[in-house]
Amino acid sequence: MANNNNNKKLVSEITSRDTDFAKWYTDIVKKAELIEYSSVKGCLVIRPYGYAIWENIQRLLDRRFKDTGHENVYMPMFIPESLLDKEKDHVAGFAPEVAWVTHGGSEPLAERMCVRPTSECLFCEHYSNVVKSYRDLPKLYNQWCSVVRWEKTTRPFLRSREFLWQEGHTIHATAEEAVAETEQMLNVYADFCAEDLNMPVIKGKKTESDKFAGAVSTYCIEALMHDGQALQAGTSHYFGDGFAKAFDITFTDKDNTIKHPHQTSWGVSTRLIGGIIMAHGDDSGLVLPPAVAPVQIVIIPVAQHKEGVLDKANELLGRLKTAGFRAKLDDSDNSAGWKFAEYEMKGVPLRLEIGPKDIEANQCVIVRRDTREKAFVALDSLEASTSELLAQLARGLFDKVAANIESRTYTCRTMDDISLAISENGDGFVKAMWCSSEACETQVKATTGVGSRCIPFEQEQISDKCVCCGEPASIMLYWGKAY
RNA sequence: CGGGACGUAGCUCAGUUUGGUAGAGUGCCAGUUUUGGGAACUGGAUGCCGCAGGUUCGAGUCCUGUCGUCCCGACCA
Repeated sequence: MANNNNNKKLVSEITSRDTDFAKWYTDIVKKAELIEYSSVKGCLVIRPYGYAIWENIQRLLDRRFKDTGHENVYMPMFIPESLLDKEKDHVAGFAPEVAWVTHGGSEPLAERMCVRPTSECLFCEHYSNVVKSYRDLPKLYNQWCSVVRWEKTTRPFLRSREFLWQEGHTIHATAEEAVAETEQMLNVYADFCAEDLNMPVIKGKKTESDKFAGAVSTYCIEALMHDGQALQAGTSHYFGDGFAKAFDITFTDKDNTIKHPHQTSWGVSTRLIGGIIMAHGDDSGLVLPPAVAPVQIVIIPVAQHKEGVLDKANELLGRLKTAGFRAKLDDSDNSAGWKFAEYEMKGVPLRLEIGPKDIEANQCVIVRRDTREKAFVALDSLEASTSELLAQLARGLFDKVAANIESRTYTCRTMDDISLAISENGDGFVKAMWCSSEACETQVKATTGVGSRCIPFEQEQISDKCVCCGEPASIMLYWGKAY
């Protein structure tokens, strides 16, 4: 049932993944028509095929947000300087990378405004107006928008100056409730990555030095790319009542005392698309998880000029669409081979070939993008087979990423262990004990090149000494190079 | 923000050393033959040589500036 033969590179325009991973990445985003550069550094045109992936991400995440009780809102894109200045840690963290608006038309503004780098200030201002009583709590809001951060070095999807994201902002009567929200949303992200992006992630907490500006604690999900570098795929922050105090948000509780509420925020961005590319892609191009692929199955008619082939192809297209698949028929006059390569480049999970011989046999050929396995599928069971193959492919992608994490996670007890593991096996996650001092965090990065990624929720007692200073340590940290 | 490379047709690039009519491959368009892994032939169209100054009789080529892209570091979703 399955044959195949080649893993050879069929698309000569793409740099080989193992030759130059960075170049491979930028080739993919261009050749698969995800983006085009614009004339402003770090601001990209997201093309229809790239945007369709984002729309699928939005749709699936938005469903999960609604299912956990959240509502969508929209905040202004400008923040007056005085508003940004209210929470001192927050402004200190973001001030170096905000873009400022100083004029309206030709008139200088009385107060300059920044283009939002994130919207905590705006949500806080709003909450201070609408939260009065415990009866007004909680508020579980989310916003889909773009934000601007004036990054120095930019890369498509991974780090751009304007990027699309969602930011959830919630406000609660108690700390316990806010902490539970922070953890819940981290789990929503991790589940989404695993189930819909087929990309397992590590859940954990950022170190003090690495947490969000203004947060009490920052949780994160860390994904591992094919080349062994980590990607922060999402964050969820617990703010305590720090913002509430800075922005004077208060409510009267059941006991008739005035209190400060507790807040959270959480976000994922179009960076996830970069994660999909680097976690699943190969030398022939993108490999898209079925849940977010704009086209899940492409029909390639073979010998389409022959009587009955296009009619049959259209019939199959109709059946697949009716069954709820995102299907496409390419009846252009490009050669079949050209189409094979084109849709592999674009990462379409399944390719259905239908030609005169197949019609004769009342079957078609379905080829998986990830393994290139060919299956001869009886037309009578097309829908069921397609469904099963998509599920198998999704599992296959997940298992492959999980195996990559497994083989690239190194347990280390000394600094030499770390350097050795990386030089022998390549980049990856390093698991090592840490004494909680920022000095050691800095030292490890300076000597070995791996920075702290997160304190994973799943702890292991590798040893009782800090990998760096040798002092007693009870925390195991994940370290790695990051995008 | 430091170090390096680069910007010429839709794409990949040659031409820059030594200034002198703008090039190739591929793609695109038309037609014919093809069609189970990026087809063949014939004909055709396509350029503010990134942008702005300067030097020169003359600039893709030399000089200055600027914008953008990539790589390596430092900082960040």
